[in-house]
Amino acid sequence: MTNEHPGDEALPEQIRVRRAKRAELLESGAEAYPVEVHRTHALREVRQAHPDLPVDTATGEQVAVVGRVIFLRNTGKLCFATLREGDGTELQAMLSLANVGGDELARWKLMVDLGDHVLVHGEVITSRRGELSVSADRWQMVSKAIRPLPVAHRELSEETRVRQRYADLIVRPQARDMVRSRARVLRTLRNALDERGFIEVETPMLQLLHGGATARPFVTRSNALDTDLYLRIAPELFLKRSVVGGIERVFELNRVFRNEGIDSTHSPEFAMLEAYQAYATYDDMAELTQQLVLASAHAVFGSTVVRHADGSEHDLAGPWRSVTLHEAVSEAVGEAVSVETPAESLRKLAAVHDVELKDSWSAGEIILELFEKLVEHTLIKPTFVRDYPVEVRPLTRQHRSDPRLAEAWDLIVFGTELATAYSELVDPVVQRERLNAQSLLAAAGDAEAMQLDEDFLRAMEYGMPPTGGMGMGIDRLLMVLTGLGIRETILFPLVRPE
RNA sequence: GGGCCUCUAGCUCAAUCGGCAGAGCAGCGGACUUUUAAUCCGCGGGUUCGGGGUUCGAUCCCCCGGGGGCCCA
Repeated sequence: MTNEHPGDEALPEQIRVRRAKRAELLESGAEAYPVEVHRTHALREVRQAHPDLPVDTATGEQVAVVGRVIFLRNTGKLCFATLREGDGTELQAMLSLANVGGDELARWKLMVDLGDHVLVHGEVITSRRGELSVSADRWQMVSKAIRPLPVAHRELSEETRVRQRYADLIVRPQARDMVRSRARVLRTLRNALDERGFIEVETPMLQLLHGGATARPFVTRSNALDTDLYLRIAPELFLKRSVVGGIERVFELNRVFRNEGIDSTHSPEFAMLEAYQAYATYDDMAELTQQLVLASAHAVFGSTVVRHADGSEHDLAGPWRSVTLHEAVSEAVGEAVSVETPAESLRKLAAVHDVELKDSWSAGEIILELFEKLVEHTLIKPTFVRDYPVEVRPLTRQHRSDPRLAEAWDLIVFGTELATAYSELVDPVVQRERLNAQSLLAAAGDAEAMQLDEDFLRAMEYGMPPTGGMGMGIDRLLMVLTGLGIRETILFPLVRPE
């Protein structure tokens, strides 16, 4: 321990001052950071015990409370401080000359800054203005803050909020709310899946091969195996192995990693729910997904009506609309298109609507582009968009009624994709053909293409029951519920080094 | 990857045409026994993101680099 700070001259004035106060506390024989504090009540408990005392009441009840000082109002012989504890509960402390004595009052005024944690012991009373308070007969420093608190009355700049989330949490109630909302949603999803007989598993995050989605992976290195490893881009292939093994309802709710862009809707690591249910189809997964989303809304708002940060309210209650991809595009272009529509006709439509296409694209790829450019951002209410052309969903089972289509849907809410589901491809021969094609792309330099996973194919060859699979971005779900950006839903998002 | 905006005191932000860099909160000193972002008087606090250039003089104009944001691909 040291009270000498050779570099002090270089520090901002306010930090120098607070360091000096810390040193003075220690030199006076007091503690600045006691190992243990003897509090009798949480602030919340004091508030709950005295919900509505009349003005200027003395209860006779003695308590010792602890909290961070967030406001200070020091007058000559009577000082007020507002304390706050972790759940956001605030309580006033009063220190009067009559009750704590001149020395202790002077020491309080000299030593206590905004941001310090303090203990206040005394009687529960109300002030003449009716504010519930602890009137101190003694006080103690619990943790001396040597860095000044940001201004509590204005929000931090967006950058500081993300870089110093701890400071954001101190000054901004909505930041604290988000942490709790997120936890509530995770708990709700787990409970809802558990109630429906799903088993939560943890599958490898470090993988020898990357697959289960098309995305660029992060690469790392195993010294023991002397080989490169990939951080998973999806848990899909392991969850399917679980289904093969007889875990017929299985889910994983955890992080995946994608080595791609970082912006207001994309984070390189994000939480994803994937759920697989044997003997279910993509229709069953739609039903499940709707229930999970509505349960999450209830967990946060107690209702299917979500309130966004901008004050707008949106009722997510069902039934949710379900359209085929071709129907959705037909509506947008004002002309019926189907899986039969030749690429040349679609190209003309694209030209009319100023949608740029690549020359190499097939009819299916053009339809998808038309959807993404013309329709997706217009779908505000929850909408299942289903039955994609097989060439844009190469890993999905072909449609039972039309082999040119795949049994797949995307759930679109507020103009962005929230979840996706398939009737999974379980034919090991077709699966091998499709993965072979992917691995050829990978070998040809497509960094997003999947590698050939022989072990996965071996599992499939043992026989996988018909299965519905669903994936949902948890950060996206929080964004849908709150209307905030992804960096607000993640407690400590990745930021460039300062 | 391209375009636009932005970076100034601990925090949030000003600064006219290129002319001594300011405010609120926070801090320091003083007054105040009922405050609620307390009030009143006084004081201190700056590598204006970094580097270079133009200029008698640059927070301001130009170039290079960095951080952040928005839009587009």
